[in-house]
Amino acid sequence: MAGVTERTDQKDRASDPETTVTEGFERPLVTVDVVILTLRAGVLHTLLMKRGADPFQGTWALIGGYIHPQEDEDLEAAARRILRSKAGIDTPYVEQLQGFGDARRDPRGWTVTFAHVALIPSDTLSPRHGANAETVAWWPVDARAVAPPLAFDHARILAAAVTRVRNKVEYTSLPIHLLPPRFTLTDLQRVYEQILGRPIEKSQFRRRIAEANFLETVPGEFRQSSNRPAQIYRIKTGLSTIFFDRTI
Amino acid sequence: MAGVTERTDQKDRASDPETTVTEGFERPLVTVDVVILTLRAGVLHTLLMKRGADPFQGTWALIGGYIHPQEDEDLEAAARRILRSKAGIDTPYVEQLQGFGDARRDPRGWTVTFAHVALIPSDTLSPRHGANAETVAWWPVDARAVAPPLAFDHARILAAAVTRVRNKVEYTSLPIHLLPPRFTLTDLQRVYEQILGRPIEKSQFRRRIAEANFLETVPGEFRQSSNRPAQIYRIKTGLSTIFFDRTI
DNA sequence: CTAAGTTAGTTGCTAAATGACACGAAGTGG
DNA sequence: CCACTTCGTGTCATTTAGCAACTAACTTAG
Repeated sequence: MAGVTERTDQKDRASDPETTVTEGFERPLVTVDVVILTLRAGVLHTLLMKRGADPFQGTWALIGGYIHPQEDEDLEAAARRILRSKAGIDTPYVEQLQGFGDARRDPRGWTVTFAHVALIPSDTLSPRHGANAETVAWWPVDARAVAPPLAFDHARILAAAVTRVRNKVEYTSLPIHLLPPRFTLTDLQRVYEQILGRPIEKSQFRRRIAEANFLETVPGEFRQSSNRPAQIYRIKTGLSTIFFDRTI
Repeated sequence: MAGVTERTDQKDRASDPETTVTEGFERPLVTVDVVILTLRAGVLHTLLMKRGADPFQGTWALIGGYIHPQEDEDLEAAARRILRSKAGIDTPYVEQLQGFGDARRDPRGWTVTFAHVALIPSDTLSPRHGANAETVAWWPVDARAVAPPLAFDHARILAAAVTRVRNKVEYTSLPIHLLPPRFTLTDLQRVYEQILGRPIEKSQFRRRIAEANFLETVPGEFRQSSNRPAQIYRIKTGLSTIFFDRTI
């Protein structure tokens, strides 16, 4: 069934990775795309950009760009730079999703992209009604689908990003990246519920969060409203996303 | 803090993804690497190849190659072709791990690679002692480390692959890909234990597997030995990797 | 032919974890 | 000061994990 080939022949040698410059094969076009997700009024939204040039001119697409070998340290740095220059978003949570590459996603030929997911705090981005209101906009991501048809295979990438986030929310503290630095436990629970699309028992939720031990109270600070004030929490310094032992 | 930029300026436009051909930026070199994992005598092993040319001539490296735009449908197809041509391994379990790319991993400059993980059944590959015994070999992956120093950032990729597999084994049926098509429940339990590095309670393990409902008995077939024969199982047709509700 | 040894597979029990729910606490507004 | 709302915790039935014992089915030694 499986076995090791006898020898790498001449053709194989020529196409050895990182051995010689490719011979007879064009280098695929490499891009970096970022799926930006946030919660707006309790619904997951993504930031899309209307393409200004062919292919897919006038079609909505993910925020993306090329690697700048002179500027970019690595792939994540490239994603962060693109995020900053194209969407004006600075240093949020960015993680690589996966690569997508084939012959058909771009009419110009074989291309590859490194898809990333960026999470930004709820409602910190106000929708723009200025010069670029018509080229950059938030779109709701309801039941694993967005309203507009997307360029390239971006619908597939977006779906993969949302699936990744939904799965990861089940067993990590990922939602903290969708909240401002200080929040209440009820705020956090709402985010979990909104992304997972199902209610979570309050006492169980609080038990899990307490066990995970990644939050601390801000002593003496409470969210005031027309009822019992809620304790304000923040993430313990030095901690990032926490993995729970079990599902939330 | 976060906001949408006013407009994409001239420079941004020039570097718009998939809009125009890159101007002033070289295309990074694109490769596909595969971390091949199997169990040999109860220990996780990976298949490495000694590099025949610079850079890193004579150093052990992952199996990898270039994308062939004419032949390869997509990234996974490229990984499968490389697997076949370089290691003689056909259609096993292949999944993309993630992309790695920066300016320092290859002395020739900015390169990117799409790292994949391939799992192949235990002990179906006999170690070769033929012509290429010295250029292709199995290496044990013990405590998140392999014996030889690896070329490029392959040590990091290998570590990421092993971490991914270890994590995924906790809550999926991934180990079935490390077994032949027919196996006993004890075989399967052994694989889980060997990869996770801890014992699992027999009765609990069998309960979980039964609940997950992805195996079926092969009626009348038993593994014969010098004691009570064990029922042979196979994966139900049409099912691939199953996700459990809880950890194993 | 039988007893000992080994692995397969199931069952039972106890302690801990989980899920559903209720109740007291702490504020506001009429 | 009473009704109302949300915060936060406590209670308890049910489920699950961890452990161990037990039966089943076979081989081999004597």
